[in-house]
Amino acid sequence: MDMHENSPHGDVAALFGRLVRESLPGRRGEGAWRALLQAQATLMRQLDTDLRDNTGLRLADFDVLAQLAEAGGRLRMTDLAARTLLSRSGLTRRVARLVDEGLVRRANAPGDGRGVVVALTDAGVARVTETVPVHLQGVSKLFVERLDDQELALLESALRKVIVDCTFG
Amino acid sequence: MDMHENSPHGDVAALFGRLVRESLPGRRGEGAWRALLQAQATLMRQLDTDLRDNTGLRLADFDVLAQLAEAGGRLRMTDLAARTLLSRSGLTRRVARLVDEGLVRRANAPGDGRGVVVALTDAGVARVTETVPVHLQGVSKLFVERLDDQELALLESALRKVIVDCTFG
DNA sequence: CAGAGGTGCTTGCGATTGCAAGTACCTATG
DNA sequence: CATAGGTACTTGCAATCGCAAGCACCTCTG
Repeated sequence: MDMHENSPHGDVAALFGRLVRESLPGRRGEGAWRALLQAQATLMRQLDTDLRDNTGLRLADFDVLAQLAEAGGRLRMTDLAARTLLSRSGLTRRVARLVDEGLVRRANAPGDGRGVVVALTDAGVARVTETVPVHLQGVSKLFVERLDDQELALLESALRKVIVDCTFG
Repeated sequence: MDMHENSPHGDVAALFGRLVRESLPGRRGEGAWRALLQAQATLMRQLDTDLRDNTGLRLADFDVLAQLAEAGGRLRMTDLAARTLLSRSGLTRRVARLVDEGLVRRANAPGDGRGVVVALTDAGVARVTETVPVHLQGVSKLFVERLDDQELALLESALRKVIVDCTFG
């Protein structure tokens, strides 16, 4: 019998479902995987637009400033790239933009003529100081508050297990 | 006392930590949040490069084909954009590329002169059919296999709670 | 059935990205 | 101390993205 679903080939959805069940027995993990994709995509998007609207800083730039602040104010380019999950070339340009805005300063690394140290300027410290609460309130409202302690603990331990050790850039 | 950490201002890291504790009491949820960011970023990156290497298809393109397959082979542009978490303009261009590759076909929507229906071609069905197992094996190896049933269930239910309802594009 | 406003999609544009190649510097070897 | 090879970072390039504006079509109202 042909099920006139889609003229030439049979029921594509059924074929697709069969393939999924072959690779993921019982479709195990499929729901969790989809939830991960959707949660991350929508959360990041919402946080980015909220942060932009409320502080004028995009999330990616804030991340650079926050990583610097957490590290005491200064980091080597390569370290900073690793922490921000950014490629090194991507970081070069991002830092250049932040330098233009006066939030960050570049200096030669002491004892290594190749290296560059990125440091927060006073303006950068001020900016990150006023931005952190806004960002974390977003994280709190959209993420932390919606989960209880047990869920947060399990989420953390489970997600840690699936972090891939891959270098970026 | 001044702690010569960073010439003009005091200890930025301590200030930063204080701000975090103020917005996230007890730093509750911080670990889970970081694990989410890192897991998603590294997983997606690894899956994309693996899929590229093994099938020549980039993950974003595969996602379009897979969504089409799951929906029975054809979808309206707007529906497809929503499912792939892509902006509508982004989808327009992505579909154009897939049309060039012969994996997908465009047609006018019946009964609505504005609408466009995207449909898998036979080549597209073949391509997605051979790619699905490769992709799902990656998902399985990097994600599903590393977690037990309980973890997967809790991950799914927890992540569903933090999905934001925001339109893309 | 005319016109206002909404919807579906595409295009102009500016911004951003990663890769690969290039430059500058460091270090180990003989 | 010369040179080969590695590391740190930057830049040329081509690709991609989202926003905002634009176009075409639909639908509701009077």
